[in-house]
Amino acid sequence: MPTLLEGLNPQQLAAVTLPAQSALILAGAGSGKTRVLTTRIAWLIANGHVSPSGIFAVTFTNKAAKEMLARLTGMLPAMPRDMWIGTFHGLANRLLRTHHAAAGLPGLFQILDSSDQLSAIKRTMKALNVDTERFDPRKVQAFINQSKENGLRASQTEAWDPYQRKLTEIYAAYDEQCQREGVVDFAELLLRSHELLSRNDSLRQHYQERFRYVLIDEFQDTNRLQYRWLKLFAGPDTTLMAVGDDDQSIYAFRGAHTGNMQEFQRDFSGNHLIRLEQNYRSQGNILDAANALISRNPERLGKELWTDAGHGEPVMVFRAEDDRAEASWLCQQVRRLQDDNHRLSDIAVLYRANAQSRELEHSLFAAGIPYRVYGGLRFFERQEIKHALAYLRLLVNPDDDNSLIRVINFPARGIGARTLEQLTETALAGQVSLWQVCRQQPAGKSAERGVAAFVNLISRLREEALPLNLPECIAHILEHSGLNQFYRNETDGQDRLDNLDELVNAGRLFYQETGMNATSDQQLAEFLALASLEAGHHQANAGEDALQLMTIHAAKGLEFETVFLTGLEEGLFPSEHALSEERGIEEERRLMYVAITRARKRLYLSWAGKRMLHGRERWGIASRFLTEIPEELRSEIRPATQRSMPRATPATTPVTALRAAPTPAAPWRSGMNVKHAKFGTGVILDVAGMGNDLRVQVRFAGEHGTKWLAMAYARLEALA
DNA sequence: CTCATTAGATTTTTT
DNA sequence: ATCTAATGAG
Repeated sequence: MPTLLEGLNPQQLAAVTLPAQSALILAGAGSGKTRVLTTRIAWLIANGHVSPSGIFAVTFTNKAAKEMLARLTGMLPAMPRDMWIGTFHGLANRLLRTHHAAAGLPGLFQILDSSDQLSAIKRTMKALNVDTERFDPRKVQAFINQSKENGLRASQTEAWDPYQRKLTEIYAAYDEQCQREGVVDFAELLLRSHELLSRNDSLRQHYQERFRYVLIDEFQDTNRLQYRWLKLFAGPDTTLMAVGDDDQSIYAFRGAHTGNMQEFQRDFSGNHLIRLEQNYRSQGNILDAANALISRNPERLGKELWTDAGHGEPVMVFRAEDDRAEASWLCQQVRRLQDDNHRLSDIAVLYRANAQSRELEHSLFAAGIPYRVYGGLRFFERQEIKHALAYLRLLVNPDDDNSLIRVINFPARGIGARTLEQLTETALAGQVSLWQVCRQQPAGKSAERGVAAFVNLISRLREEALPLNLPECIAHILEHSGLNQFYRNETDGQDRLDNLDELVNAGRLFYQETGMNATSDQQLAEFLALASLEAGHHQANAGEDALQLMTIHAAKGLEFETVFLTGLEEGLFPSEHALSEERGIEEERRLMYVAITRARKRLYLSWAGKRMLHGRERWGIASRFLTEIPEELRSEIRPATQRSMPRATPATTPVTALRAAPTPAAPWRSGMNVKHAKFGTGVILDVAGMGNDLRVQVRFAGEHGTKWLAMAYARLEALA
């Protein structure tokens, strides 16, 4: 297969053609990781090492799974259906649907997304009469998910104090409630299938013998449960390949466990570690900056990227007065690039937190630069879509209380909180679903008439809509539930109507792909599972050439010719939160590493001395990450607009000299740069008291953080 | 029951 | 600044 392996470098080749031995592949940013993974699968099949049905490949996102599938289509003669390629959750779902009885689930179980889960937890807490002041439902949600991700059921969690005991009690009740209603949350998909396989020896053996080659993408992002789950598929004759980059692990905050990489070596691969260090993306200076920065992190598996592309331009650094100046500078630079015939879609603007996009958007809008913001609400998370899906879910399973509550009074039918409370009490007392209670309501008082009308509506929809095909079924429900009418009456309802239309379209697509029959419960259930597992693309409206705005997290896996990284200030990036967390700085540094390695040719870093945050003005100092990039790789940009400076200076004039003007006996004020004998340089955040009692709050660079200093004692020196 | 006002909180995010 | 969730008046 010469064409298949053509152009691979020696390390890539070694990974692709590794004999039947498990291995860990340390794949740096831009080192051709996805190519290696897909080529390996194609090579294994083409050379008869395995039949397609013996392949089990796991990714994190649907996007990655799709890309893998798409690339494989080009490499294989035919796309075999019996390869298992998908996300952790997608594959777990497949497993549970196939063996639902053995897993103790109804055949048409529904999947709760995070917000569904939260409302389910709130209901559980209400039923248990838990004080939501003392127990934040979101904390409870985090507790339950963390427990599940550690493989622990409620009965297995340790509860030392009354608080923990209460949490455990809620956890147990929540799981019972889910079981009763026939729904599972994301973590449950994994935990339940893990239990299924670990308890059922013959089933486990069957899969272990079937899947000869197991491949895992983005391994550094796996959590403990996911790794344990993977190990169940590894029999004595299974070959595993885990591909990942510990330096790009930026999801520890949601449970990613980098230690899995070390454990993988211990469990499977022994000495089989292959490093992919040749970078095909960035130019030398950018790569050197990334290498220097990440080398400050302890406990790395170790890896240094290199390239044979030239050094390229230095990393540009710009210091702005405030966030507005930063934004307008950005607009200028983008315009300049545009004038040089660069496409806007090749330029990305990255930031640490979503809130930062607002100011940037203002300026971009004013400057008439088209842009697209990634992130935010996804298609299947929109309220109108969730309402529509809730109606559909009730068709499949009327006992789904979550869905019933969502739509019983939407559009308004005169069923208020009081009525719902009564229904819930009755349901709780009889241990039945709300639907069962509703059905037995007499049509007496007005609220009861409302309930009866709702029962009629759902019953009628079931009879009328299910015989139709999927898209027609959805359309029918939108029309007859009153959802369409509701949004037609809304002043800005057009967008929502369009989205609902888009849902019918999604149904049509699914219908065409999965066999065109009248809508069966089965087909509808599968469609709904897809909707939960695949929240939908962020924003698909391509077309116009636009600047790309997104968080660094969202940029992972992407690359751009030019990257602007904004808001490089202590407290923002690295974030305030990270400073107080163990290993926090390391994760932020990896985030910086990811940001830098997104750039192919040009990298601009900017920061602002003053910034509006949460409606307050905050003073900041340059992020430590700036100085962690070696000086010889950096080039400071001087502001062009200030006090009519002679424009003769080229844009890349090195470091603006600090005018060391001797400040008069300082009237200390916020924003002032200062120097302390022990703590080094910093910036004044706040001033309080007067005379002998004068105190100032200073945020220092480096490890010292923010401190209040009594000016009667502290020797503080003002810098210009 | 519905609408309006107000207090409170705000890294990062996939499934 | 802006969003959400939880209260209180009509």
